[in-house]
Amino acid sequence: MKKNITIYDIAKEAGVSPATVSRILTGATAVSPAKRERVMELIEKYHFRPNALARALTVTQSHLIGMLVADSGNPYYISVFTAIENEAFKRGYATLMMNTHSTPSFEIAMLTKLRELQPDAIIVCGGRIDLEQPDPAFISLLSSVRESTRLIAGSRCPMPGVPGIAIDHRASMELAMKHLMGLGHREIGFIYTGIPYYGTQQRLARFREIIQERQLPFREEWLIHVPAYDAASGRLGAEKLLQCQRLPSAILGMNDMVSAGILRELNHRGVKVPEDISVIGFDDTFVSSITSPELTSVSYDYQLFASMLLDAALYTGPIDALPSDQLVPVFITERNSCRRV
Amino acid sequence: MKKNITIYDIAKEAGVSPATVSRILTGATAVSPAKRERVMELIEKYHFRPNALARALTVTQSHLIGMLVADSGNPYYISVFTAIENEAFKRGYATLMMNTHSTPSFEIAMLTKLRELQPDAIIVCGGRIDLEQPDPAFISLLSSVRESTRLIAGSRCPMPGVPGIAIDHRASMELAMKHLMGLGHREIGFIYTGIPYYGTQQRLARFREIIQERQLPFREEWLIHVPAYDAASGRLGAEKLLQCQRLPSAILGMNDMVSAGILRELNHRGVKVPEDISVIGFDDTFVSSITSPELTSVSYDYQLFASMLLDAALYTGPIDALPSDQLVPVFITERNSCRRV
DNA sequence: TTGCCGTTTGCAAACGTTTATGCGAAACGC
DNA sequence: GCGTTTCGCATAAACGTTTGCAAACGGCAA
Repeated sequence: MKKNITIYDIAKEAGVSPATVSRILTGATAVSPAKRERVMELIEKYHFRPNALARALTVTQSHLIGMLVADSGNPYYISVFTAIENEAFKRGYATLMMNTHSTPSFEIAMLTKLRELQPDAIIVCGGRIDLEQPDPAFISLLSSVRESTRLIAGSRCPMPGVPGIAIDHRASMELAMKHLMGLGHREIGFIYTGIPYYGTQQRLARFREIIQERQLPFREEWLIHVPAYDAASGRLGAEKLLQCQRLPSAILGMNDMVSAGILRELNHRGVKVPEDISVIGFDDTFVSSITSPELTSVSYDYQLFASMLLDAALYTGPIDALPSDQLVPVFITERNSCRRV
Repeated sequence: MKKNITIYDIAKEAGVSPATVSRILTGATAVSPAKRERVMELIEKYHFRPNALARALTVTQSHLIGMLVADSGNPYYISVFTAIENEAFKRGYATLMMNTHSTPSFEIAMLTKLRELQPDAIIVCGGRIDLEQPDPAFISLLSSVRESTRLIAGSRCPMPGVPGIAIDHRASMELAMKHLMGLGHREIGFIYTGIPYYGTQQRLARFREIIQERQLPFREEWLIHVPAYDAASGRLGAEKLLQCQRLPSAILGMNDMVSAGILRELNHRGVKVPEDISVIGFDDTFVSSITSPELTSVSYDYQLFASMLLDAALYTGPIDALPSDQLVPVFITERNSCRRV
């Protein structure tokens, strides 16, 4: 086991120096056709591939991208991760993904571990970096990491030297509201998750603003707080919703999972969607097409998002030349959970 | 940028040799308390962490686990990957995941790339390794990889020297059928995906066997073939189902996504589940709790699965001492998609 | 003081690459 | 035919660790 053949073995058998083999592998300089051929044959014969770790050590580039995601069970992060993994592979990079389960101590442990592996960049998606009041210990670690490794946030990021690329959450709320208003809805509720992440807050803030701006009739009971970004929370939220004195004609869920839960619970209680009430979601993950009815949801172009993140991650110029806050545009995908009133 | 501090920098500033710093880091030998303290302080001060790549090079152990999965958008693989990532982290390993999109050329390219990164083991989940007739080019690459890297299949594996750990697909079908029969069903259909993966075939084979053994009334039209493991295929399958001369009283979907599609389509066509027909799924991913009605599904203990895979991956003894085919036990999680008849 | 033993420590080689440097030979211009 | 340029290639140093070996050190018994 672990009897890896090396560039030396190839060189010896071909009767050339290791340097020549390396040159053939990297294609840096010309080598004579005769030797090239001889070496290539041996490479094929042994299925030889250079040790990427050793290479990384000399060229000080690992061609690894680290990712720290808050919850790899959440369809949103799955979409993001899958898109990044794709795009990175296309560009010749491998992806190291670690899942923090939104746990502060894991965030620190995993970032530490991730850094040891010398990725060329680390993309932090979700978690405390997006908090209104970030954890000082985490921030301190981040800024130390930033000294040696390019750091990118998949959200807005308050740290200098750490470009943030975020979904345009304000626009997403606008779009959802416009869509509903376009269908004639004026009484709209929102089942939201209130962890003080920036994105979340933005959605909530914009929701209230629009209610104001458009002078929509509104009742505080239509603004329902739930603990998590999952289906159970959606069900809980829907349960609370049904206790309202008066029902809104449409309800927004914080994300697809929450909205899926809402649909589930409403259905369970005999409330028909979209006949009795319209429901809309955010993120447009694969969840939106398996709910019943299928969920209208605010969408993002995950490939574009991934591509923006990687552009920033792999950008080699001075860090200040990178825009520090970019937004990913949003659009809406209509399915069957909203109706005209 | 990339001004990484090294063990040398620490050593110089502490007035000791690099070897001493290394010994403190690894805890291999005793070093005098005075020096230890001095060095530790500097390590804290600079947030120093040793370069894992360099370390891997000398100890010929990367503490990396490679994973090749067939489709990272499929909830089953997400569950598997998440479980492995978790368990690996607990054991001090990082995970490199690559997604082949079930594309043969990607399988080869990604396995090649993965191997370059010198993971201590590679776990191959799904894809051509599980085919009845595996692709010779892929097999040849696999057996070359096996020379230097421990290789584990997350399915049954026909290759010698590659232990396979698989869900017990035969038992899963048995369980699903027993459950339905226990509820009084005798007319049972199966919407299955017919790609000739071993697992798939096992489920189908067992299905037919049970029909025989139990002398269940059966019509060929109840065995419906669909192209993929997704919700669209489920809908397609349900559509075909409704064209049957006579409907079965229960229907199995190939996995949760297919079953979710079935539920969707039946609902759409006004067929009530479970009143008119019972539906059951496989894999018990998070999908089964967001469908309506919630889906009864055959479950696996993903943590156990991950743990078995890692035990095999990290096992350092002779390869022949490893059992070559282990099965992951299955159980059933009841929800609301089946009823007594 | 000497010798011995056990602990702590430094030196240097090794892991598998890439790449700067320089050298010999071939090719060129005259 | 002779300098001069070009080309192909080998040598060796470097990347940042770990670790075998041997030397230094300190304590203690003789």
